[in-house]
Amino acid sequence: MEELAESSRYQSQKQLAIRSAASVFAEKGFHGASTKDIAERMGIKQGSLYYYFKSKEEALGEVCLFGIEDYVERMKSIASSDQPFEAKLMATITSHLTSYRERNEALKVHNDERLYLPEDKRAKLKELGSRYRQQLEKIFEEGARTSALRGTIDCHFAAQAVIGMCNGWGDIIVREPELDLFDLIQKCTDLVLNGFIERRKTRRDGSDAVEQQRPIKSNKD
Amino acid sequence: MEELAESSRYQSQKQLAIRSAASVFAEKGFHGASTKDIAERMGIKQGSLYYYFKSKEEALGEVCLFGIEDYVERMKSIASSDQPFEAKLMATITSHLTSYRERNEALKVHNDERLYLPEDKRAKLKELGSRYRQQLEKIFEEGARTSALRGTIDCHFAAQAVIGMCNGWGDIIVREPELDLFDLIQKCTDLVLNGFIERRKTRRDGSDAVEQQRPIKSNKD
DNA sequence: CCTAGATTCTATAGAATTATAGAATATCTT
DNA sequence: AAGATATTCTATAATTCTATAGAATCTAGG
Repeated sequence: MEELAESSRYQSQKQLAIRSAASVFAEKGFHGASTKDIAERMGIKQGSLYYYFKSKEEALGEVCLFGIEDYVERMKSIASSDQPFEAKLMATITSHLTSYRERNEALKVHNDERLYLPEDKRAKLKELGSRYRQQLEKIFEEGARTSALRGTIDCHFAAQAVIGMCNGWGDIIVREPELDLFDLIQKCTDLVLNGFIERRKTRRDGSDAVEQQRPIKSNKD
Repeated sequence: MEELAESSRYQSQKQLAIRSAASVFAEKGFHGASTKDIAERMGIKQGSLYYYFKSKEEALGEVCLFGIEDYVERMKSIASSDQPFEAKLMATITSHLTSYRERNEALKVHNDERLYLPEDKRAKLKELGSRYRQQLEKIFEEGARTSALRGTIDCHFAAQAVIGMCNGWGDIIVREPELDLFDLIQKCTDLVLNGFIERRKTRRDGSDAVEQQRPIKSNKD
């Protein structure tokens, strides 16, 4: 018998339960997914799922939390690093976009389904999301002071726009697994920094590492 | 008796049914919404809804179509107008963002719920969506030839990025009805054209109509 | 091996939902 | 105002789904 529920079978099964729920919620949506679907994906029977979650709603809550917490964590370390603005921006975009590919369908579930949670369960998520955005805003503020960013920039707008663009690409990334993430990251960063209009000259430091544009392959809609 | 189902009560009730379904689907999602919810919102009883829709799924199909067709229509007229590139881009963003406020929750439903339709019902929507993106790509291509756009631009990327950014703001617009759309449109256009990095000088024509940045008010997350 | 606790299973109550059929009512033309 | 057609209602069959209870099985320690 385990003294504490430290690292028993329970822990690994719980992880599996969360991942299975994430996968099913991502595919069918919260209301479209049944507890039977989730249980089947993890290889147990429907009723047994309630050993790990008090309710289907609680499962959604845990999936959303799992989806966003790691994401916020990474953002914190980017924001507090001492890279220059351009690098922080690219690191943010990289982190955001790779989250969609690598780790978890849970981030997608957080984005699409969290509003089906009751207010009180959503509070924690809201705070984490705000914290993420605020960190990104600070990066922009710092960039406006110390870097070549326009001084007049609206940092709230900037952060929200970057997040929105990344989430938009996130949907596409999930649907098109062959998409070249590295190329996409370059282009997104370039767009946010320089826009699509031709610059007169290259900038102060000769580094135009973030300059090229070549077509992304794309077959699907 | 009506010879043709031209403009009887049926037509207006059908419109109401579609709008009610759009509203409920937008709020609760396709699977979270019941036919009872929809019927109640339009002021009839659950069973009566089937006079207008063969099934709940058909209702979703019609909502999605309603949501996107007008949107594509507007894009076509923008693309074929003879404005310069900058104006076309701004018109596109204006059309996209105002769609979220004005006309219909149906566009949101199209974005979020269309994948719950079976393949065959989704085909038409897919085609309309592709057409929209292609029109936008053409605008960028033309801009790259005739305007100050970079010649190396990846137009597919550009179109997808603009659409993604607008959809991201769309979610926020729906949640925050007090948000200043005009200001937002200016800033989005400006971002896509110029990016956030300071330009050396203003561009060829002295018009810097698309230049200012002031904070958007925002209270909610 | 035997027992306690942990994990999973079976079975089911109870609620909700979609879609249909046929009755009832409203509306329009003449 | 009558009759025909259009629209809405009531009632319900059939299904599905969540959550719970208690039995069964597995795992470890002694």
